[in-house]
Amino acid sequence: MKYWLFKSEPDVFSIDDLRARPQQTEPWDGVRNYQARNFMRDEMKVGDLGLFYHSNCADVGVVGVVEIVKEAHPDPTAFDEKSPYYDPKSSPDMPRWMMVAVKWKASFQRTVSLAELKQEAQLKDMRLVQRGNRLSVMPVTQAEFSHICKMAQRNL
DNA sequence: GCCAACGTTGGC
DNA sequence: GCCAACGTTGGC
Repeated sequence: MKYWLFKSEPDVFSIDDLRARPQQTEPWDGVRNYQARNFMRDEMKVGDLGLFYHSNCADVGVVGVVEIVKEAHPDPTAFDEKSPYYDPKSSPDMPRWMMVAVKWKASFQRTVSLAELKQEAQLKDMRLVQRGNRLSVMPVTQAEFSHICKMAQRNL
């Protein structure tokens, strides 16, 4: 079993949006980066857990946990000319982009902010806290995952 | 809104 | 196959 981190802009799709969905489940569509796609396509399995991260907002940080409930399959938004994620180079015959489906597992009592993450010696190797990181889907180690869940329970 | 860092594109 | 130009991401 593996552990992951999913970034989302809460103005577009937040953890509360996920929680409000039918079955509290949503396809993670719109990923248009090869490295992120490869993680989803090649490595994610049903039952893996992911951290839900809010990016590009006033309150940047990890806000909860999701579970992978469906393995990689073609992302239909790539075929939809009206979608902001449309990619003419992807077709149902030769799908270029994949997505998994995630289910809400838990919302933290508080946001574990990026600034806090950067201060943790145990997390110094995370891609998330390193310079210029732009990956929207990335692996985290089990130790990092547990550590961040523990941080969420700290009283500040 | 700014801007640094990054990934992708396309000319050669 | 190189690399400059460009568009995007994302923290601040």
